[in-house]
Amino acid sequence: MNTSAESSKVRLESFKVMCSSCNLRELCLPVGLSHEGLDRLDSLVAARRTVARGESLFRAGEVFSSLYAVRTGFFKTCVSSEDGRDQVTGFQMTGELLGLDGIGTDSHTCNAVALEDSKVCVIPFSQLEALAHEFSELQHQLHKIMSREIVREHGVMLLLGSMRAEERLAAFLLNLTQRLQTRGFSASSLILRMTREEIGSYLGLKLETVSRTFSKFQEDGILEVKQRQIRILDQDKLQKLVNDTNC
Amino acid sequence: MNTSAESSKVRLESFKVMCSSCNLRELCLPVGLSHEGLDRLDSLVAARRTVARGESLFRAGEVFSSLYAVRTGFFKTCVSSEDGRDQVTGFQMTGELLGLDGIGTDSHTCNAVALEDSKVCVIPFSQLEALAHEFSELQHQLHKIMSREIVREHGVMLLLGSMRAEERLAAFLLNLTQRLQTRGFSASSLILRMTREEIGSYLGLKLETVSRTFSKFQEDGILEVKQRQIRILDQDKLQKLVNDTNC
DNA sequence: CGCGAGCTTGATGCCGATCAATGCATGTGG
DNA sequence: CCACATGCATTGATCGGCATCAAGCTCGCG
Repeated sequence: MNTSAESSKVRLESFKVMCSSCNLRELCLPVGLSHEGLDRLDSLVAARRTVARGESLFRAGEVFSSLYAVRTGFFKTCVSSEDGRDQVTGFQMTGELLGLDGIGTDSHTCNAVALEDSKVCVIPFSQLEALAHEFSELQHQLHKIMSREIVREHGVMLLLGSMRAEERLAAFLLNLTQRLQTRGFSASSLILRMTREEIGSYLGLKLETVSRTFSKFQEDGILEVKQRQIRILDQDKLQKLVNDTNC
Repeated sequence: MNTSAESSKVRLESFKVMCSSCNLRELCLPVGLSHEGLDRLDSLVAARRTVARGESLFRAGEVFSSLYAVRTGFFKTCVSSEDGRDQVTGFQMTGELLGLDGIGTDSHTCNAVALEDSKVCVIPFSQLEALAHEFSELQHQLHKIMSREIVREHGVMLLLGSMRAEERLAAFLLNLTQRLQTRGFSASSLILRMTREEIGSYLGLKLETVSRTFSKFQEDGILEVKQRQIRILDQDKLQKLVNDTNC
């Protein structure tokens, strides 16, 4: 167990990886950027940071100064209400940006927690804006990323507002595998990095309901579930659960 | 009832209002912009558009080319799943931007419908990006607006994921009045522009539940409800409903 | 005036929450 | 190496909040 004192130590390093040679550059901020732009982005993203499993990358209330691109590992973001309830608002994997929530008020509004040992690229935001000023492709890519985040959240609102438990879990699994597939992983087999409770929080369900729904999917021959190891046996049925009017 | 043929007629006009003299400029895109920048923005926002109650400003699937700033009136945005369920994702009032969802894929992903006769300023996005390129305050303001939209949606996710009906409606009313107050309206009295069903869709509830909850608030002396006329009698109780751990 | 869209209110039922016990994997210290 | 603690997952029993179904009601409008 990490004490909170320990977890507040920030480890900065330069496990030197250039954007220009990063295998995530087609997913991440550099999309569409010229060679020169890439070099400039490289010099801007000087620092990398290691975040151990369970530690926070940033917390609600902290001053916002940088965006973070996930280099390796897996994160969750969550917001909490005054009375202590909290809601997982997203899971982020390699190539995805963290910290967009902080731009509006210059302070973070959610917590970003590593679900496994992770590394992120630190992108000082004011410098990024300055660079985007010079390279319109970078500016446009940033806008696209923010817009897609808004659209993703619309999808989550639809899910939370009108889907039933099975549909929610099916949509969640399909989303996860689709993103994993983009990154070159199997479309049918995955290891969950998060607990049932975290899945439940994201989907607006209790952990017991998540567990029961996994079991049901297993009985129905849709999934094979061994703790956090998931194998999708019937992708079509899963897809139909999301699409069909119901039942 | 408007036929869809009729509603597809786009009425462009120039009910000439300059950003520089617009009473919404402290809420809208021009925040922080220099005098020169304002003039440039003015020349960019050449067109205004009138949208009658019930008509769409844009629909999911349409090509994205512009953002829209609400000049007068009131809108809802909604997404729909393949099977026809739809989810209201937001209500927009004067000074707020519509269309941010379209940036990511160059096509709109939701429908924007006027809930009363409305006028919007049309902001061609590629030109806006070009101008933002010159005026960093404009760029920054756009980033802030998008970031705040992301944060707003986090709040909705918290609401949909973990609040009960009364809390949801209380949070909704407080949010509405707070935004109305920013625009110089009363903090305690408002007219709803949307139906119970639209409120329900936004809050993940059925219209009957919304109606019952309004009635309960009235019994409890928190509200006076006359159809769509709402008067808040006890702001504190409403606030406590949102904050308290529950019950 | 009478129609219809939107709203209210009641009766009933179901999905998922809650409470509770057990199982299972991992890790730790005797 | 085993005994035990701990965190997470599964499963069962029961409960409750909201959905659903079903009447009426209200008010604006042709």
